[in-house]
Amino acid sequence: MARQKIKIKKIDNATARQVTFSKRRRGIFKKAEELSVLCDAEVGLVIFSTTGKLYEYASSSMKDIIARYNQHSQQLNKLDEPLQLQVETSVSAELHKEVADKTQQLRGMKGEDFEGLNLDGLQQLEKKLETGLKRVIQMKGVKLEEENKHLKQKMAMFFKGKSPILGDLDNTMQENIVSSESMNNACSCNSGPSLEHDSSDTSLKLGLPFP
Amino acid sequence: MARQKIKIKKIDNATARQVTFSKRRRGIFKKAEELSVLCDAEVGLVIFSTTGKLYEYASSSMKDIIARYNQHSQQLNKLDEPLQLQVETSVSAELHKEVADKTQQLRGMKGEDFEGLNLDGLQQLEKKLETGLKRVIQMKGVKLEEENKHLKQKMAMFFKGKSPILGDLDNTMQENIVSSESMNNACSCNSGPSLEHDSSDTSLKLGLPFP
DNA sequence: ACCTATTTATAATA
DNA sequence: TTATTATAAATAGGT
Repeated sequence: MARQKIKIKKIDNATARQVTFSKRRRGIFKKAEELSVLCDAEVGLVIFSTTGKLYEYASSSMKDIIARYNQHSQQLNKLDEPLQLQVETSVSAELHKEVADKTQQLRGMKGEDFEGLNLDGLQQLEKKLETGLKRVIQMKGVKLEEENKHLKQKMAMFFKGKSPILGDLDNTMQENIVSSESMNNACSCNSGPSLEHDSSDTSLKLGLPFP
Repeated sequence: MARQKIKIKKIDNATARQVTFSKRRRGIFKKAEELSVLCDAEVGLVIFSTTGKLYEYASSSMKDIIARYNQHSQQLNKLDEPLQLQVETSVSAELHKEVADKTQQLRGMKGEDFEGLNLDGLQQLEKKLETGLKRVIQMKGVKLEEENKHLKQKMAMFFKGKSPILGDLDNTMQENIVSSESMNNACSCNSGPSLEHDSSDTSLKLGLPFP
């Protein structure tokens, strides 16, 4: 396919054949990988050179691919196969489908793929995301509340045990602690850097001499 | 490799993916055959499409090739146990794990289960949901825009062809049509019944005698 | 290995 | 799906 067009027949010269083998082997492996990635296909490629050396490519694992291949070619003569094997085969098929399905759902929720969704579908998806988001925000509130409670206890113990002079800081503190009520129904859906910096490191924000 | 260079990553559009799959499948099969003929190699190629369909090429017979492969890769199966069962079992296990994993992810995104998530995990989840939500809302805007364009065309044709007397209704209409600009970045995250009722049935809202 | 004139494969499009 | 065609890729023959 280059300087000159060639006939597709066995290359006589052994050296030339080896060179072509190397080049084309790399080429076809690349094609195999591209196909698997571009089209989300499972690809297995096995090549034995004239000298008997094995070269292989598998998008997943050759073991899986051969297994899956056997499943398919087995559909034909399943009448005399043990029932057990049939059952496992169909289970595998279902699992494959299930994985594909859930993968698609996840892509949808991440907004990566709206394939096959009409306006109604989008509405439903939006609703789901809103619900999920609300719950996450709520749960964040709960966690913060817990954390704050613990901190309060720690503080109380610290000041009680150490320095009664600073005892009234206890009240000042309460204003810095995030109110869980205002959190639970908050919506940080749009704009701004969200709550990225006021969460798990609450203890730091208090600016007190904790290690 | 043609009109435009493409990135080697999964093609989002399902139709385009299918087309590319067909073309490239033919391409790689041709390459496989050429390699086997030119270089006198034994070649086996197995491809599963996303839909689970099997495509195969074998320079000799797939059975032979797989047998030879198994010899080479030292994956000699125990004689007392059919290879198929061994492999299938491990595949099933992996699939089960994959399904469980994705199920958990989905539950997380739906806000149904925060097992094992700390505050940081929740923050990340929130971010994901927000991103997904934004994209969904955006896509909704795009779809609405398309729909409106079609409706406008329909209306234009309707009035032009039918009754020039009602020609000025054409303008009134435009006010009822949702502006896509105001949709694209809108956030309907909190409060209110969302946009549940102003979407796919736009044609109904126009109150015009369409079937 | 590297080079490059050609042949092929193929992405976008109709 | 099939056909077309402008481009990107692959590669045959040389160095």
